[in-house]
Amino acid sequence: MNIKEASEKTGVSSAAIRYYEKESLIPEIDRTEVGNRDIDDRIIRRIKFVTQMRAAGMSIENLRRYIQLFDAQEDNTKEQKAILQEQLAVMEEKRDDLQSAIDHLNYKLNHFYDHMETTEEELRELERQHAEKKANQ
Amino acid sequence: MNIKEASEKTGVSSAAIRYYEKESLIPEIDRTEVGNRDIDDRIIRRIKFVTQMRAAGMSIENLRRYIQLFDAQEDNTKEQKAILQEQLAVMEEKRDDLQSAIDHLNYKLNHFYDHMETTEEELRELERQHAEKKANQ
DNA sequence: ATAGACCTTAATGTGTACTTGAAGGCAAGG
DNA sequence: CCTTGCCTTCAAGTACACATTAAGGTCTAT
Repeated sequence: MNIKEASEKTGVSSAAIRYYEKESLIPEIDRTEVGNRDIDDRIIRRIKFVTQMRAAGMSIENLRRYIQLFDAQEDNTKEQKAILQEQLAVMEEKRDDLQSAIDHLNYKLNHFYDHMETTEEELRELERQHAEKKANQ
Repeated sequence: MNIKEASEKTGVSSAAIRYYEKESLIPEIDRTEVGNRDIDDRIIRRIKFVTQMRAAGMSIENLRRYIQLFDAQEDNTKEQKAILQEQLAVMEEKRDDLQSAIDHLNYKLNHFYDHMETTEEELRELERQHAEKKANQ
């Protein structure tokens, strides 16, 4: 498939696919006789992996570090796992921060004070809800 | 309190606090006789609100839109709620994306294939887990 | 009164992650 | 033959969210 189809299939622009290839986030793509990229499903999956990690906030730089370990010959299983675990921790913290911001907004929507600062009252209530949630785990 | 204390209290750099003020993400800050910013707890709370929303991925531009409605005289309750709700939806989607990436990484860590592409098998498994989770809600 | 630590504004620089533009090649259709 | 529409590379531009630097003012202590 050509780069345009791949772009449509992944939702990633053609330029971004070229960029990912240049930055080694995806493997080198095979070419047709005239030099056009010929993209297969393996590449599509790699693009989707990049997209998902990017959406989760993993930087291009970290992704490259991780992917280079995969593409290396040696057995880097430990390092790979370490990077994944590190990234996992980052993502879980992000998710929790996000959840607390969601709780905050929900609280605002439900109470809707006429001034927007988080009041002490409000902070205590959020704290209370947080403690309650933890107790339920 | 001066800007440095405020910076330490919020974890936001002095430069960023000035920037937030300039961009109207926080109210105009009172000045001392010599023109230095004199920051009170109301401003601190506003800075923290900005920080939380920024961490949750709300752009400066959207934050400004929202905050300007608050600072306006008219009763913009509906619009304010609409913006919050819109932002809430964005954040919930983000959280879900993040969760699915977390699931994906956890799956990888538990199975650890020797090639990193998401296999069809793996995708089916993730789909299955997703369905199961939904059923449990 | 001189140092050192704080402050001010305004302009410019930085890093990230792309996007856009320029200049051109190849193949099909009218 | 020319246009359309895809592709290529390489370089330069863009948007965001600050960070840094320059050039100066003020306050406090020794």
